[in-house]
Amino acid sequence: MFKKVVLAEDFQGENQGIAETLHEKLAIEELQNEFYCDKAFTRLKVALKNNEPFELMITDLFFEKDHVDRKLTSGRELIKAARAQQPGLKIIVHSMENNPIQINALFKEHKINGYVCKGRSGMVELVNAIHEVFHNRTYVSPQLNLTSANNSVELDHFDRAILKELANGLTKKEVSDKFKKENRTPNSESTIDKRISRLYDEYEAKNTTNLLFKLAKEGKI
Amino acid sequence: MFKKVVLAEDFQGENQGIAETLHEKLAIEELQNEFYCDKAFTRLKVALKNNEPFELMITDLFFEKDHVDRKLTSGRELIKAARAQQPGLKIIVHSMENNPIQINALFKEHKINGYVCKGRSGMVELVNAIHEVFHNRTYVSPQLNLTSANNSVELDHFDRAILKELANGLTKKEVSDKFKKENRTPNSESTIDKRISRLYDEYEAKNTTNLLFKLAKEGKI
DNA sequence: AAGTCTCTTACAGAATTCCGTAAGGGATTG
DNA sequence: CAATCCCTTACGGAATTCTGTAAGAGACTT
Repeated sequence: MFKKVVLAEDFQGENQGIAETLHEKLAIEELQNEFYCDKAFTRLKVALKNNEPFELMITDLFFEKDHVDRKLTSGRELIKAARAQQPGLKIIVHSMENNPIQINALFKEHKINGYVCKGRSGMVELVNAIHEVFHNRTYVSPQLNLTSANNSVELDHFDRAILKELANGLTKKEVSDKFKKENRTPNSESTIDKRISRLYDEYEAKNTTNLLFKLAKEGKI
Repeated sequence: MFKKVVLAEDFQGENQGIAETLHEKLAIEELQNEFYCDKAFTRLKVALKNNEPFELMITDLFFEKDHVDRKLTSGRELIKAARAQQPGLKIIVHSMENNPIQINALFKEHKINGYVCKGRSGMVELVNAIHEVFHNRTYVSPQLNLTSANNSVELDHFDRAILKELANGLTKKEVSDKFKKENRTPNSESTIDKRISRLYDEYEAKNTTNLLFKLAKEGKI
């Protein structure tokens, strides 16, 4: 079983519960639990420098902002930084996120090894996930259906820029004017119109209101 | 200190962390931790019938749906039922909710005794809250500013019904037609129009898209 | 009873959205 | 090189949104 594990989880209750589980159910020898991404990353770095690297990182995705300055502000950033530094590190994400698109991206882009949903059986699943990952397999919470979300199209930079302004209540003409004034291109009202129409198709939205609402609910914007 | 405490929290990690804290920091003699509202309510009922009522309930607000049938589906419903049955019960809510309006409503409508945000200092705060509530005072997480949110207007049933349909992409005319077909009143396009315009003022929105986006982001719909 | 307030409804006009057609330019391909 | 595809842009028309004005009905006050 893993000997050195680092945990990044900002909820004190959750953090404590995980720590207890790891001690009692898995007899992890060295568990470092942190409440900030930066601190967890520092632990990884120092351990690597001392030639005693961590074997597994368990991390949340969302970290609440508080008075402390942060460089890494999300689990995603922490994962990216950790991967770059220590490619062999095993990573399990433990979060409330249940959007298959987001989770799929973590597996694809950052090669995470496991994903566990917070929930009624979160600790049972976490223990299973750790066992699986230890044996070089991946683990995904059974309630998630990752394969079904692949057909969805991602938003590019231009899409996001338009959507942001629409969300703020600008009309298409106003968006066009703003882009022109800021020398952003493309910027014609017509092109903006076309882009939005394409998004209607892609997200099966009936109008702008419906589109923005759907995307907001899916956490895409 | 409290002797009999019931805990309703569906996240296994949180649940475990809280239980550990209550044992170690407060030496609670009898802690009943439950993962479903209905189970927690049954505990309260049985204890009351046996003339050994619980003194304190700690509950979350959101409970994930799963295969188990539920009567009480949220912390709010649990609190309401518990209050009706046992008016003297002390209640502390421990949740991610950080919308002052929602939290204020809990204090006003259900006379909860404390509110603790899940977060980095959740367990420290929870211990403080329990002390305060034990001495018949109320406790609110310091990061919340409950007074500043009073000027915001709540959405009534009619507002919500309209907004729901708009979010689904219906036009105002279609909403009007739907309400007429379902014999819901008021239902004229004009009245629906007026309502939405009023919401523009109240939420400082510029158009329907902006309004729905804002409300979605605030978690109101 | 008269005045005031709010809610519902109708109507109308200017602005905006939505969707189609069309033209030109750049990249790719056979 | 021609054909094709995709992106950008322009334009027009029907539908919808947004914002006024106005009238009637019910509740409340004085």
